[in-house]
Amino acid sequence: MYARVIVDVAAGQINKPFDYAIPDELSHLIRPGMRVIVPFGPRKIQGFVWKVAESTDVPNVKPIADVLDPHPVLTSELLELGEWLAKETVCFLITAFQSMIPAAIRAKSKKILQLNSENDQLPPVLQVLFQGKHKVEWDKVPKEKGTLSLVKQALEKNIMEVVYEVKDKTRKKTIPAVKLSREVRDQSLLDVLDSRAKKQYAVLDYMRNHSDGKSVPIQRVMEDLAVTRQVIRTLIQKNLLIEEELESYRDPYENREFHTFPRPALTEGQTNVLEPIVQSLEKKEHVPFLLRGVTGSGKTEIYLRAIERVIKTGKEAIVLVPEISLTPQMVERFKGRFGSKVAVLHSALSSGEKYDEWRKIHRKEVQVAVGARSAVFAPFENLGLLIIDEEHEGSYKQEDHPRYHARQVALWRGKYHGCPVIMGSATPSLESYARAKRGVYRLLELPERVNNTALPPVHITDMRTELKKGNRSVFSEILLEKLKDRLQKNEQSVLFLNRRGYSTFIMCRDCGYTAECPHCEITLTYHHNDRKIKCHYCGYEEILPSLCPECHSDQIRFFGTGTQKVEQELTKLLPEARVIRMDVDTTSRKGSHEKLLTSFGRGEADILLGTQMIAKGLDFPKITLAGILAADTMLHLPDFRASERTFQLLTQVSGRAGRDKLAGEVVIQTYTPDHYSIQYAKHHDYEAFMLEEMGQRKQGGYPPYYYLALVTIAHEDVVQVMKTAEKIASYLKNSLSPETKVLGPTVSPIARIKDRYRYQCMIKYRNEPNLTDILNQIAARYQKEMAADKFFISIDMNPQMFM
DNA sequence: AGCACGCCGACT
DNA sequence: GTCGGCGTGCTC
Repeated sequence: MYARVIVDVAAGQINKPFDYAIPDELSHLIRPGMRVIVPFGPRKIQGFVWKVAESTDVPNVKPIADVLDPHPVLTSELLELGEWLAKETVCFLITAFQSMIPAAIRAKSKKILQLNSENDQLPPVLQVLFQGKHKVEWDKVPKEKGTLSLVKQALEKNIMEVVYEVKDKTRKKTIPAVKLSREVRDQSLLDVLDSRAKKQYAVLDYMRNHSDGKSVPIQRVMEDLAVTRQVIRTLIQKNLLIEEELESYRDPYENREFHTFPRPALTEGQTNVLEPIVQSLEKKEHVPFLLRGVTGSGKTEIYLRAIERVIKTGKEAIVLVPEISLTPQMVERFKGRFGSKVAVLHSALSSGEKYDEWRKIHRKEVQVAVGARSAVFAPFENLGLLIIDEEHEGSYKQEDHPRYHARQVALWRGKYHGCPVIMGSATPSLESYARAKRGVYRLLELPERVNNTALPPVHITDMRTELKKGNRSVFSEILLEKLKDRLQKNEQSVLFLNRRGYSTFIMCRDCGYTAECPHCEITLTYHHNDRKIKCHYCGYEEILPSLCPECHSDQIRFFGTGTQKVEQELTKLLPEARVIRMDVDTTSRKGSHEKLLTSFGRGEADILLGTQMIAKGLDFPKITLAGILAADTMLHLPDFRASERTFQLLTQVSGRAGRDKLAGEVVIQTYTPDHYSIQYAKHHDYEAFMLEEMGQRKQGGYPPYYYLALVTIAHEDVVQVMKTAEKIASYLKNSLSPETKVLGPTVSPIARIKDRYRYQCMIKYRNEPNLTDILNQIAARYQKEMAADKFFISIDMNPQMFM
């Protein structure tokens, strides 16, 4: 028997299965989807069994060295999905597979120097290196000529050798447990125990009544019965109890209690929306639903009800949520309803915790997976429903390989399992909305808020007139007034500062010098906590200069409104206000995000000031004012989705105010008050916005009228990049249909990153069935050049960002 | 991606 | 002579 293995090397020439002989003793164990260790050239590496075959054409097959899994980590569905994903997103098979399993079990091999004889045979330099140890990691060996040649000599003399250890970082946590032995199960306890052994009797009796023949953690027995370990040990020695190691999970939520909320009665609107979903569940039909419900219309309750149905039929459900709205509040709603049937996967968990949550899914111990983007790969085999909340969110697109969109994967899996997919949002992406209008998706709408509260009125203030009035603060008069008003009434406010595309940079007031990264064409960003200026693309950093490097003036200042700066101004203007600031700096520590929110929820602050992370999911009854400090910061980004994103964001933030009994209000500060994205957001008019935006897209030839693919070419030498980019562009033009537009090559919005000049070609197409094949060809063709010449070609299907 | 192998200039 | 620089080709 032979195994076709996809080996853990991400390179063009390796992007194919390699055949290995399956040793007889493993032949009945090995199945597709398992991780194995295989010899590859001089080293040993990890791989995934792709297929098992009777024969092979390869003349000298080597045997598989080891098997890492008792059960496949990739189901046959996921193997198939990986193949599709690799083709569709133009990436290597192994890259697709690795992204489907938790990081903790992803391949990691180590090169190690191992001593064959006594330490004293080594030259002194190496003796120091080994320090009496038997093994030394290759990474720890100084990479200088002298040491390296000594190592080489020692290797030739066979004093030591190179070994490769493939690390399975998996550390499963186990706890001691006991179960009843066979003989006690069907005998009277009095027959096996001395009548004086009261405690032992209690233990056995407890086990009989509670354990159902399964093992129980020793700790729990001790606590429940108030007995000592000695009692249990005696029973084990008497062979009445059997000792076992029970696998335990690092449960990130173990010390939390989840309130079981009463199931709220559905509104009429909700009932109507749920109906077709339930129907398609029952018919086991793959129907993509687009659920558009205004903020506060109770979309989550729809999800919960649909999941209830799915669980009842013994099937499983995946719920995708954008990373930033995977808040404790959200988790609580799912845990509260489904308890231990839920696994939660998000980035705040340690890799061990993530692995444990994943394992609950793998072992079929849960039926619901709630998580961010990568949770779409949850290894369920009997899926009954997939849900994508906040469907329009850009974070569903992964920005590095494989560049997949979770929505695309969810739809694939829905089709595979013949089950519905619900895409929910208050502001569906234009692409999805257009599909719903065309009948590709089924449109469901919840136009009203659950408690029938009106959507909050929105005031727009023109910051230009504020400036003319002499107001140079970040707050307009009207916003400041309303903030004061809320303080008086003891109500809460949220202030949103959009920092995307708008960061703090330093500039000299005398000569206009701004600090730029020496390796990338991008301004350096000022970081307050360590007083450094940093490049967000390559990590370059330098200490904040006190004098301008150009003109030596001391008038060098930082610009751009950061949350810290707003906070400072806020305490100056409203000294009595209690402010909680939420941004990367204050929420980087584990759990701090949650702490700040609960504190705000308890009313320990009046104003919550924050970035993206406060735009969603906040649901506090006392918030009656939402302020957006600079609505147009991302309107001017070189991105055709800029208007759409602005509209979505304004709508989301507005939705934070007045969700309960108290009426809410919104203030939007902007320099472009007449822009249609701002005007339609003011009137909560999604349809009108989309209509206008559709017109813009049609004119510009953008989605949903055209699909996009972006090819970026980078190289240290400008001339080389231009030449190659030109070549690729003309190749594309020749091989694609005449209706397809190939734009460029043009200079990338960020012209240089890490000393490489960047050019890009944009492909706009409608129907191009061979496009992925052609792009895969290009990727393969330039692979060698990429490796050799430091060339860099990246291909992004349906890009979300154009940098 | 690694790594060996092989060819060529520089230096003990 | 041999050490070490880098270009080339292979990995079941």
